[in-house]
Amino acid sequence: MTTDPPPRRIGAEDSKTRRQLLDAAEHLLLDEGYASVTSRRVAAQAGLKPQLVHYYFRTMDDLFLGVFRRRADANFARFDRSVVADLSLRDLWDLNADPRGASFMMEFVALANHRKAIRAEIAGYAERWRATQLEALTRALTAAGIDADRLPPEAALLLMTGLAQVLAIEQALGITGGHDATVAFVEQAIGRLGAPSTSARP
Amino acid sequence: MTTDPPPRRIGAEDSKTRRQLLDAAEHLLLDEGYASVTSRRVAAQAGLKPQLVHYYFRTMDDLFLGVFRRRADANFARFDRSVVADLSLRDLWDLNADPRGASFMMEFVALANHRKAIRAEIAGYAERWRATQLEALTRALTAAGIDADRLPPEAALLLMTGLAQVLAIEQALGITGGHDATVAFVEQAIGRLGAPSTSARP
DNA sequence: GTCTATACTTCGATAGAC
DNA sequence: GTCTATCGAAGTATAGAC
Repeated sequence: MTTDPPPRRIGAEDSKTRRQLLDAAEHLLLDEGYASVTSRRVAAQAGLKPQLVHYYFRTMDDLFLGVFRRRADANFARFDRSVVADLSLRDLWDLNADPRGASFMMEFVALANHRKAIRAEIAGYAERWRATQLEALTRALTAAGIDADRLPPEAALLLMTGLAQVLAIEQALGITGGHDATVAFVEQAIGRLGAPSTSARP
Repeated sequence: MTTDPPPRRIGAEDSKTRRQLLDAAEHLLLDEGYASVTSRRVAAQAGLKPQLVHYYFRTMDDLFLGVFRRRADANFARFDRSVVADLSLRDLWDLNADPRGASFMMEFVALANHRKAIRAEIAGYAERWRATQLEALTRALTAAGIDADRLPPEAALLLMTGLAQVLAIEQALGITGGHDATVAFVEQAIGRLGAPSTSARP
């Protein structure tokens, strides 16, 4: 039960080449979709030989996981720096509204559809991310005087996440009808909630 | 400039075998992602020989387009039957809340990321679908006494679409935290708007 | 309408030299 | 740490017999 991976040489975690491969893979993923992330194409993008991919990553799954974890860690780091510090509702929205982030996540969700190891990783991350955001959002809504009965934080978070995602997807497809009006609507709503000085009108 | 497709025999549009192949491809797509939709796997799923795929569909792109168009047509047909008839806000939500539909669309958007012909088809469909829904939703909101300044129909539609999508995605990942509360919130909001008898309180 | 046979391409992964 | 060389598997697509 402990003989699954026939041992093989593997590259160092902090190698510069390894980082280049991760960069190339991430670029390809966002630009042409996960199906284009092959060892040969990643190497070509990085200006390296295909075999180096397998030297630094035992399998392609490992490469995908490497790309995902790097970005997930960066995301949490960014969150820790901004939102937790001052509880800004707008920071929370900006964090979600980044179209690159939404595209990135979408690509991995599609990948997770048929790769067990990746699905587990993504599900775990998604739950931690959800919980982290929910905590911050709950505090922000409470501070703004929004009753949880009127707008449950869970609903607000899912609405925000979904909206950011659909905007990113449509933008990638070249569809932008109604986007400006919607973003303006959200910004306005945030502005209203962020400054609840005007007699707390819900 | 008119010699691109070297002519080859192609199967009839109304063939039963063709329909079986479409069914198999759609099933695979939803179940394991677009990367699993290969001529061999589709044929195996349908209990047929791989070469039949190429007899009915000149390329794999043609197969994908066949799957997409069949579903898109069915979607419009369903819309014509229900929503336009009685303008029900709930029907509109139900139409979007079907997780199968959202997963289907997501898979194709990911596909569109690196297949030009498919991207064009999807973008065209998405725009028609958006316009159709927007028209119905605008009427429904007006009828419910919701001012467009307070909640722009475009924003409402994008919020609804995004929410349905994120719910479907998370469900596929096995994440369901906050889903029930959010759906209840939406259903309640629809109920409130659907019956604006209570002195039109926005 | 369906089959066999086959050409060609790309991919993942590994062994072993330098 | 990077290279050459290579295997085997899987994919798309076509030709031609039945």
